Amino acid sequence: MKDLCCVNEENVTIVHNNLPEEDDIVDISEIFNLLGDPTRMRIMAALCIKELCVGDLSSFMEISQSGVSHQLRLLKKNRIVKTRREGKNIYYSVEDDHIKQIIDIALTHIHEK
Amino acid sequence: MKDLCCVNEENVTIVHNNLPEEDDIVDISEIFNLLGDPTRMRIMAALCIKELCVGDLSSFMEISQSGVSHQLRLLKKNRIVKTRREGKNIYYSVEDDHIKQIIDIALTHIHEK
DNA sequence: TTATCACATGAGCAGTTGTTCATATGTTAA
DNA sequence: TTAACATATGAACAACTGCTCATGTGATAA
Repeated sequence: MKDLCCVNEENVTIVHNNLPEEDDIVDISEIFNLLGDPTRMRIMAALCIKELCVGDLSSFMEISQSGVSHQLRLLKKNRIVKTRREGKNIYYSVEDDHIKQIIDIALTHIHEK
Repeated sequence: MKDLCCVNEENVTIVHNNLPEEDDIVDISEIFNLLGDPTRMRIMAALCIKELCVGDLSSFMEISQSGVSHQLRLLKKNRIVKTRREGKNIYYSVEDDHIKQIIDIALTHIHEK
């Protein structure tokens, strides 16, 4: 395929020189990918309110305990959530404020206009 | 399947009553899903620096013009980017500051610690 | 008009992903 | 120890997604 399209060399160079590291781009796209599934976002929205254990989460979501556990594993692996053990239970909560901020801004975005 | 797991009724009720609307959860997960692909994030990172047309974008990404166009279509449909026509070219840019903020915070998040 | 450029779109396919089932691990209490 | 509970994990599969190819659409210039 010939892509002879418009190429503004100057702009392309500017962008190329100021783009974040490729690794960083991949890393943040992974974070967004994790937040980009309705099930996981439901989990995160819940954890933004209160720490919960797996059973709590699966009880008000239409997903098996196993399904919730699988998703929490992904979220934890990428430092989106953290855990705290208390006897037989493991309580999940949001890793830090960045995550909450990101979700808040996104909520603002969809509500405006 | 019996999920007799721990269910802290009180916590579940609190969360249930304070959870965002289901529609909102789905909507913001869609936004994150769009940002959650390396190719689209590369596009967004570029547009955060400067408005660009399709040809510009495909020239420094390892993707065909068609591929870029398909992704831009998705991004525009969900108000992540906006367009401006200038002659035969169509310039794409970031829709608003929310998107830039979200990306910035995510970058901060992965860099810390 | 016609030719060319810039971009959009539909089809098709390979690769990925979210879910459930079955089972394993680890903790607590008897 | 054994039983019961809470969570984790591996396998399997249907559904989804991002890519390319081929083609279509719309704007400009001759």
